[in-house]
Order: sequence, then structure tokens, then C-alpha cells
Amino acid sequence: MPVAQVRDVAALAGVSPATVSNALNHPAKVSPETLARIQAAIDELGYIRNDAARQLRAGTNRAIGMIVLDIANPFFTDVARGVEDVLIDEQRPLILGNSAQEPARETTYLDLFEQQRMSGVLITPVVNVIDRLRRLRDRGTSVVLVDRMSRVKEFSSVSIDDRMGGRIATEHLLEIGRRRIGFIGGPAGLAQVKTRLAAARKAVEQHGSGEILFAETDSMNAQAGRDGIEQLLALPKKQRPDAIFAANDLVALGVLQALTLAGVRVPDDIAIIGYDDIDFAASAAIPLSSVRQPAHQMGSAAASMLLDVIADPAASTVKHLTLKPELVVRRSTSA
Amino acid sequence: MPVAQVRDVAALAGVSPATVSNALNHPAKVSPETLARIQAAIDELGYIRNDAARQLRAGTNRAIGMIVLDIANPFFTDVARGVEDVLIDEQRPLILGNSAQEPARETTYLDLFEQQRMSGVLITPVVNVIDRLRRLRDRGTSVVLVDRMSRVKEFSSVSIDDRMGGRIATEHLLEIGRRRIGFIGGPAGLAQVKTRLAAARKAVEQHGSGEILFAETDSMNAQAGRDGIEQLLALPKKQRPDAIFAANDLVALGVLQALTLAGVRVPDDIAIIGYDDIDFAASAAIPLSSVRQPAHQMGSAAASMLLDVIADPAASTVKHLTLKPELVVRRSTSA
DNA sequence: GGGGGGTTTTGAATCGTTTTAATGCAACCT
DNA sequence: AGGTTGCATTAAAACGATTCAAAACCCCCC
Repeated sequence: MPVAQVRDVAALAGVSPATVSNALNHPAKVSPETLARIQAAIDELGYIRNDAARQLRAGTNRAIGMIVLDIANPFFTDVARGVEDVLIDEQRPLILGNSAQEPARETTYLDLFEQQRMSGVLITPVVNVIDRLRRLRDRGTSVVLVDRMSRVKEFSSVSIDDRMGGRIATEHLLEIGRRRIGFIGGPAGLAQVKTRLAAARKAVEQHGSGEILFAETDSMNAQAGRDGIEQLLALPKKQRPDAIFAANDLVALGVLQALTLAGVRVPDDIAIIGYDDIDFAASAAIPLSSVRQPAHQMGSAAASMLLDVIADPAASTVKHLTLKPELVVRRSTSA
Repeated sequence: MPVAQVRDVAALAGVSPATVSNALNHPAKVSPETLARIQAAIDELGYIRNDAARQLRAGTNRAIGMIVLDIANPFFTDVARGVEDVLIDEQRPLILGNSAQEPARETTYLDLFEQQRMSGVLITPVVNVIDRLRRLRDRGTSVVLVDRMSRVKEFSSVSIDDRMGGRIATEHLLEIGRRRIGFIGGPAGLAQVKTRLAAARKAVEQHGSGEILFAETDSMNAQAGRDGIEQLLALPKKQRPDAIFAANDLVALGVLQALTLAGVRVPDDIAIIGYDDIDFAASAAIPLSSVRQPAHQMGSAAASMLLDVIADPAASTVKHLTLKPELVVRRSTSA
């Protein structure tokens, strides 16, 4: 038994396929009685439209694609939920891809989105993909950058001020009297890492005393935190840090675990501050100080912005929204 | 400038569109020289195939859809990553939908997957959707249930033994001398909740002493944990629980926070055991005992199973793989 | 009764790819 | 030489919806 198509629905309702299509896509054009008859026929046959055919003819896919850096990081799932909450009201499906910070995966998803002729894409890029994004845009797919300002200012973006975040975290550590600050995160090329690290260095410089020790990692999870702190603990005692600025909370939690295991007292011997303020930061063994980012808000703002661009791609005013992070002090830096 | 199509590629390479299509889909059928010429043309034009057209003609979408209960729960993102790791090798995109335990959202995603004629769907259902799944299957979409055994045994599934999990958690609490066990989770209709709760009740019964107090919540996050424990603390002192069995770790962490805030000592006054053993359980303020579930493994097993079904839907042997959970004892139940 | 204006419905063309069956061509066998 | 085999290529017919221009219909007024 083949599945029902518009023509079957049309036959059952006693109208032409064109009318069925109108009923589905432009209900205002169809008289109420006909509409009801068609709806009845649809229900009876269990008709589900073939989206490939629809898309081919209509030339547009309603779905929105999103590529996040790390689906295992609650920060990004918060962002994704912010996006979802906006899109669900618009009846637009969200296709969520996880690049896991791997350029190859990122490319795979970009290919996919391009093949699917998505109407819009939200992306937190791993590497420089401006040319890919440009091509997407030329093909009619709108693009908004998330948590990353385009250097070339060519695409709209929503981001959170990483410079400020890096500064307030570092100033806080300096204020509580720490001078040798270990920065753990990576890879160094990642925009978020680069900016936060640079801001930390600048803060130290302006303060006039102190030092940043950079332990680069190849990803940003708890394991990376454990690896990073190991590097720093391997230093001669005199050179060891008295505070850690972790590039995100997952890393910070890894650091905390490793330090506890090694018998290092937190915050007495080494203070720790994380980044993101994910829910788990507050409930950690030693509640974690962090730089809170309005993740959910960033997600919904990005989604709204994308919908605006989709609605009118010609209105070529590129917008950049920058949200502010906020210092949250907990026990891991209270000394 | 309109985007390049097969016919443009064909013209540039001096062949027919059919040959280009063959080059793309059945490279063995095309001579090496022609292949090279076509590839060159594709690169030169930056040709990206229109997937809607491909799908319409080929009748099949390579993508796999997945619907999870809660994207904010690390357990499910672990499962998703297990799935992803298998699919990426097969060059199959994964479309991830979050039902957030809301039937309406679940339906929205099922509609979407049906419209898209997905080749396969992985789902952890919120409510009974057997008829929807049956329809999907009849339309040619393979289905595998995740973390949920189909009562009707009609679909293959991969799950983790919830009865055993509920039992070992409860027995552990009984062994450390607790008798009044509060079970927090919900909604009560959710299969995982139902099974774990039933197993807990049975364990108490077999033990001959003890009691289960069920505090039902409408979701399974930290907030639910705080709400649930509030219900139980409102009981007259004599009737209050001396242990909590939380239906998952997020709930357990919420309970832990609320108890700490209320000045209740954990585990002395009330012991807590969670479920899932997400990474954050170990690094909680008071490290959380839990029932470890092999999430990543379940994901990859489910994906492999789905690929098998897709490869040969006729081979009608429905398979059920049940993985075993494992008790992990930490400080929250050590007394 | 004919004409005008507005709404509703429809026939036919179309979206861009894959597929099928057929063709062309060269080499090989007897 | 004639016939066969096999490979590479192609023309043309799908796939299932949407769209557009045109037809049909309705109601009302002159």
C-alpha cells in the first residue's frame, strides 16, 4: 500500500490537488467548507506531506541549522534551548549539530546545511569558515554568529563580552591577593580562549604585578582540566600558580578534582575561577566561582536575530549584540 | 547568478547530467578519466547538490532523527554522542530533537521526521506513541527505541535494566540501615520512573521492613529535586525520610542543594542516591552515590542496531539489548 | 438578462535530481 | 566476418509537491 499523496487527498475531498496545496499553505485562499472537507480527507488518509517535494518546488527549507562547539557542555545546551524556545513558536525545526571542536565535523555539518538549502544557520565556529558562510549566504541561507563576533563584521552576531569576562575574573584573583595565575584552556586558536587569555594578560599588566602561566589544552572538558593542572603542578615549587583561571567550568571542575586528589587545598593553596557559571558550578564539592554568561538569553537573541534576517535578507544592516558577563564569587576564591 | 546545477556541471565536463549523477552516486560505473573531469567541473563551479531533489527522486533521506527526553541532562548528551560517533563514520547526519518531556514537542518532531522521510529514528518516548512509530515504519522509516523497551516487543530496542537499577539502589539504602526512603521523580507515567519506583517498592517488600514515600514531580531537573524534597520535609518529623532515591542525578543534585540550605546533614540525617552517574555526580559538594548507566555505549549500540535494521528492514528479527547498570557508592550514602 | 467585481478553484508547468532502459562502441571469440 | 559480450554513456521519464495564469462561479446591480 503506497502512502497517500496530495492527489489522493484531492480525490477523496472532491477537489483538485492545487486546492489541497492551497489549503495547506494559504488557507485564507480556500473557502471554509472546502477547507473542512480537505482536512477530513487528510485525517482519514493519514496524509503527511513529502517535504522533499515541497522543498524542491518551493525552493526553501523552513529548518534552521545550528552548530555548537560541544554538546556535552551545559553552556551550549542552554544556548540551544534558548534558540529552541524561540523557534518552536515559529514552527521551525532546529537541526542541532555538534562540531565537538573538530574542524572536520564542522565542515560536514556545513556541507549538510548547504545541501539542504537551510533557511538559516547559527554557528559558533571552530576555525575560520568565513568563506563557507559567505557562500551559504549567497545561496540564500541567512547566517548569524553565536558567541563570536565576526572580525570582518560581515555577519550579524550575538556574543558575550569575553574581554570583559577575562578582565573581571583576573582582577578578582588579583584582588584576593593572587599573583601567579594559571590559565588553562585551548586550543589557543579558539576565539573564546584567545580573547579571555589576552584580557587576563592585559589585566595583570595594568595591575602592575602578577603573571599569567598558560597551560594549553586541546579541548575544553574535565579531562583537559586534569591535564592542564598537571602541567602546572609539574613546575618547580616556586613557580607554581596560586590561582587558576579556567577557560570554562568543565575545565575548572576537572582542575578541582585533580587538586583535591593531589591534596592541594582550594582555595587556600590555589584558588579557582571558572567561566560560564553552568548549573553544576554552584553544586561542586567546593562551590566554584565563575563568570556567568547569559546563555539562554544569547540563544533566544540569536534566534530572533536570525528570523529577522531571514524575513528580510536585503535589509543589510549587520547587527552585533554584545551581552555582559557577570562575576559570581563562591568558595573556590574566597580566602 | 543562479547556483550551479548538475546540468551546468555536465556541460562544463562535456558529459550528460546522468553521468554526473552516476559519478556522484555510483562512482564505479564511471571511467576514471570522466570522473576526474567531472570532479574538476564540480570544484570549479562550487556545485553543491540540492538534497531536496535528490531525496524526492531517490525516495530516501540519509539522515537519522533522534528524540531525547532532555537535552540539558548530561546523560542524554552522552547517549547522543554515542550515536553520533557511530553515524559520523557512515556519513549520516544526525538530527537531534529535544522533547523536553513534553508530548507536544515530541509530536512536532515525529511529524517533522515523517515529513522528511527519514531513513531511521531513535526515540526515548515521553508518552505512548506506538501507533505513530508503526506508521513511520510502514512508511519505510526504521525505528529503534532507546532506554525503553517496547511493551509490545514490536520494535528493536536498547535499554538499561531499570528494574535492576531500582533494586540495587534501594537495597543499598536498606543495607546502610535506612528504612524510610523518599523516591523523587516524575511524571509518574514516564516509563523510567515507573519501573525504578516499582523495583524500589519490591525491594523494600522483599526486605521485609522499610517504606517508600513517593514525591511526584512534573519534570526531572534540579528544580524538581528542590520541589520534591520540600514536599517530603513538610511531613511531620516522625514520617520524614532518612534516605532519598532520586530518579536521576539532576534531581539528586537539587535535593542535595535544598538539604544543605535547610541545614540537614547528608548523609547523616538523610542519605541520597541518584541515578545515571553523570560526570557531575562525582564532583558534587557531597560526592553523590549513583546508579551508573553506560550511556555512551547505549547510544552507539542503538545506532548500530538502527543501521542494521535500515540495511535490511525485512530481516524481521526484533532485537532487545539490555545493558546492566552498576552501583557507585560515594559519600552521600556512606554512614 | 447582461455585465462587472470579487472570490474560489483548477490545469499545466515546474522545481533539480536519479533511474531505467537503451545506445554506442570496442574488444573478443569462433 | 559476424556475432557476442561488456562497459561507458545518455535520453527521457519519473519523484510529489507548489505556483501561476486562467477559468469558473457567485452575487449584485443596472
